[in-house]
This record gives sequence, structure tokens and C-alpha cells, in this order.
Amino acid sequence: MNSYDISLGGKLECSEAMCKSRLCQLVTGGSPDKRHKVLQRGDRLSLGDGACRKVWIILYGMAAICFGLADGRRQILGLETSGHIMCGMNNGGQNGSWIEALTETVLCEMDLASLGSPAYPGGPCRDGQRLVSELFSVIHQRLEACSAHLVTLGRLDSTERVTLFLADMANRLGRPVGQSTYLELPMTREDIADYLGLNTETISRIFSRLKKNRLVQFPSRSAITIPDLKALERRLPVDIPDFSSTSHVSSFLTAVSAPSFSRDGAHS
Amino acid sequence: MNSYDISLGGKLECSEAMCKSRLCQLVTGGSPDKRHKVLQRGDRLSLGDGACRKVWIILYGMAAICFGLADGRRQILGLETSGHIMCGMNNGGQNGSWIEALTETVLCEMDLASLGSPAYPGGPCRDGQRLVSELFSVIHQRLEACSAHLVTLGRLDSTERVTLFLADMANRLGRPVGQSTYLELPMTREDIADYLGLNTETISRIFSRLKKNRLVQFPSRSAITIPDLKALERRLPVDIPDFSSTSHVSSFLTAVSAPSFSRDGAHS
DNA sequence: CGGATTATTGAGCCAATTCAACATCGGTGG
DNA sequence: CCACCGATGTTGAATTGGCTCAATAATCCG
Repeated sequence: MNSYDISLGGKLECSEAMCKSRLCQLVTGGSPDKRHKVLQRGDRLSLGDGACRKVWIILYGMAAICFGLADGRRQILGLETSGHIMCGMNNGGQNGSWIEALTETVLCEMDLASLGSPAYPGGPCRDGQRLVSELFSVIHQRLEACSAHLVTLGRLDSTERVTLFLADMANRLGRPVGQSTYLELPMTREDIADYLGLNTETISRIFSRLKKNRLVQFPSRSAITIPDLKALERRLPVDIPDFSSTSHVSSFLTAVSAPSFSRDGAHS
Repeated sequence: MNSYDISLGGKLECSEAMCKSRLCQLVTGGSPDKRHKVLQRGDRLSLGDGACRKVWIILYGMAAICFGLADGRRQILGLETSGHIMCGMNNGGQNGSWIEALTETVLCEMDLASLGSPAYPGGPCRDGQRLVSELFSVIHQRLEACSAHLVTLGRLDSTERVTLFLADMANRLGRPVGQSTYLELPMTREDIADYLGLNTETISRIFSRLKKNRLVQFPSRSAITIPDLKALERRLPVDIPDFSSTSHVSSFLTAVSAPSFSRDGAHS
């Protein structure tokens, strides 16, 4: 029935693996439904309706959160993959603010205004709190990513930015091939430039320089091989964000949500 | 007893006016207590303990959220005033990440790990959800500010950045004097530079140029008069964030928190 | 008043941009 | 199959915006 069931080989139950935060499960009760949206590469979803009324969790694929200035300049605020959240913006209405799919992307859309309704499983109080805890955690992650990116744009030079970008993408999308790391970037040089606050030619020049220094190879236009990822990372004055771990999130969840769970029964 | 009761003339009950989000009230039950911290100008509070375990709401004053790179470079992530939130960071541990008071500042510290305890008024379920809703809202505001700043650093040139900064500060701190707007900046040129991803000399040069063009006046080192704030804002390709309104927050609160309030009685 | 800190201004330099030419890739139709 | 075309990527030359370094000025504070 759903087109993505076919194109992705039925991988899209709202499993824990797909939706790490389990927010999607909380909202849908564990089964995929109309809240799931499929975007094809290039498809856009507006964010700037004047308030944060909806959030979207990425279940599959990769999408860019974009912001457009009045004169056409564009800044990509984040490059988001499975488990990441994106939410509505209050500003950015007139100049535009949107999500843009870089690959085929499946989202779970959540309307905040309806989250309080009795339609959600487990009762309005108990799961409501859990829901909003999860929402907090995942948005806190987004804030951390945004803060880290702010430092990148404010204080790293172009070579450092590109190096950090490659290391970050390698950690997110790469797979080991012997000693090397192989990845495919589902975006153009212009997308990379708009993410890093640079321009296309600069990206190209730095890629060429890194290639000449044998830090990266480009088997094709979109494919990248990094012979020694650790060596690349050592050139940076910042830590690479770790996307594999969500332990810091659960620590807060345990703190706020779980105790209230256990006492919930005693309370009512 | 508390030094700030004296120095600020007893203005510091945890009133709605001081803590717009009312998070502080939810946590403290409405009365100021040990959770309140007073920082003097220059005082620091570490943020990078490896996880988000605490959040701080500013009740009074102005503070900078800072991030330090291994080589000494510094980026100010945000300049926060009353009602704004700041929270722990997972990354930034080794390189440093901290809050720095720019004026005398009063904070309400909230330990996330203890928010679930029965010590909080109203019961663990009902107010727990409200608490976490408020927390979500205020952190969403922080994310919006961070996103807007990302665009500033990524796509605005130095003149635009400084102009935006002045307009933003004027909206936050300024008071009208006839047609003009008067404000005092509680920070050095270096702080401004670290906020805008520029250096001290550049800030100084742009201030001088704006002065020559009669867009601003500098009655003293820290005081600024803007003859026509609207004219200044018209030079920008972005909207000035509106800090006076919190309506977008309450819309979400109403959506998630209030319905569960009303059904809470029926449920238990 | 004196010393330290902070701010301003100038000269020269370098990194990143702009503009332009050319190369490569992917897709389409003859 | 290959020729063609548009889109994307690369490279070079010239320009410029912002930085570094350095000297001077203003301000703060004991």
C-alpha cells in the first residue's frame, strides 16, 4: 500500500531501530500510519508557519533543515538522519524555512496540538509525561548539534570546517573497508557550502587540497574514502559529536520520566 | 540574608514577572530558595560535565553561554537575559563550555535528576507533565535563538552581523528617549566579537563606520543611542527576534499540558 | 596620579570570494 | 551506441573583507 514499503523492502515498521527516541512509537502506538510521510529527493516541507505546531522525526533517509534569506542566500541549519528531530520555527516565516530531502526520506509527523488528545495509548497523564520527556530529550540533542555547528561557523576556518564535516559524515554514514572508511554523500557541493557557510568553489578547492595531501580519495563525484579517519580527526580542535550513543538522553528520561512512571500507580 | 535581596532592593521573589516561563515557580513552589544562585560579573559556571543534568533559568541580569576551543579560541553561543534557559552540554567537556555572568546575575538552578522527586508540589504526575512541558517550551526558544544565530554567522557579513546585534540588543535592553533608543551594553568589544564570530578590531571599525554614517552614537564606552531603530532594522535581510512575546510557547503548552490537566481529575 | 585594561586606528597580509573558463558527469533522444 | 545538453564540479586570476600586528588613545580603578 505505502510506496515506501515497496521501495525500501518493508523495512519501515516503526521499530525501535528506526525511531531510536521511541517518540514515534509513543505517538503511533507502534504501528506506522498516516503520520508517516515520504519525501523524494528535492521535496520540501515548510517549517515557517509562525509557530512550532509540528515536529518530525526522521525514520529513514537524510534531510536538510534550510533557512533562506530575503536576498536568496541560504543557510543549512542541520543535516539530519534517522532518529533526529526537526520542528517548526517561529521566525523565518517571511524569508522561508523548510526541510529539504537529500535522499528518499521517511518522516513521522507529530502535531503538537493533538498530542494531548485521548487518542494516544496509555492515558493522557502517564504517557503524556513520557511523550513530552522524550520530546525534550530529542530537542535537546538538536540544540546541542546546533550549538556545535555555531562554534564551527563562528570560529573554525574553511579547512577546519570541511575536515570536521567529513569526519562527522564519516561517523554517521561511513562503513569500514579495511583500514579505510567509505561513505557516499547524498548532496551537492553547493549543499555542503550552504551547510558550512562557505561557497561552492571553496569546498571544491579544499577537497582538492585534502586529496593532494592524501587525506581523502574521491572514487566518484559523491563517494569518499578516508584512509585514516582518526588522523583526520586529530587535525581538529573540537570533538566529533557521537551520534551512536543516546545514553545522555536516557539519563534525563530516567530522571524525570521513569520515577513518575513507578509512582504513577501508587498515586492514582 | 541573601546578598541580592539587598543589592537589588528586594525585587527577587520568584514572581511571574521575573520568571516568565514559570518553570522556576513550578520547581520552587513560588518562593525563592537555595536553588537561586547569584553570580557577579565575570563569575563562571561550568556546563560541560558530560551530560545535561541541570538547567538554569535567568531571573535577573545577563549571561553569556561560552564555548572554548582547545587552542583558546572562544565562541559565545548566546547572550541570555531574564526568562531564558541554559542547560548542560554533552560535548564541550574537554574544551570547556560555561556560563559567564556579564552583569550581576541571578539564576534558578534546576537539577533534572531530582525533578521527579515527590518534593515538588502538586503531585508527581500532574505537575511533572506541566514541568516538562514548560521545559520543552523554553528549550525550544533556545533552539530558535541558536538557529537564528547560526544563519547570522553562516551567511551575514560583518556589517550585517553588527547591525543585527545592535538591533537585537536595542529590542532587548533599550528604552526609548524621544525618537531614539538608548541602551547600555554590559560587555566588552571582545565579548561582542566572540558572539559574532569576528575580532575586536573589526567590531571597533564597524562601530566607527556606523557612527560616521549617523546610524548610532556612543555617549560613553558602553552606552549606545540609536536615533532610528527602524532604519537600522531595514538594512537587514532577516527579522529581528521578538523576545517580548511568548505566545508561541503558550500555544504549545495549551496543546500538550492544559488538556491533560483538565482530564487529570477525571482520569484518577 | 599612575598603571592596567580596553578601545581605536592604520598598514599590510592572507583567506575566501567573485568572476570566468573549462571539465566531467548523467541523462535523453536521434 | 554515441552525440548532445544541462547540471554539477574544478581550476585559475583578480579582488576584497576581515585578520594580524603595531602604535596610540581613552577609560577605569586603586
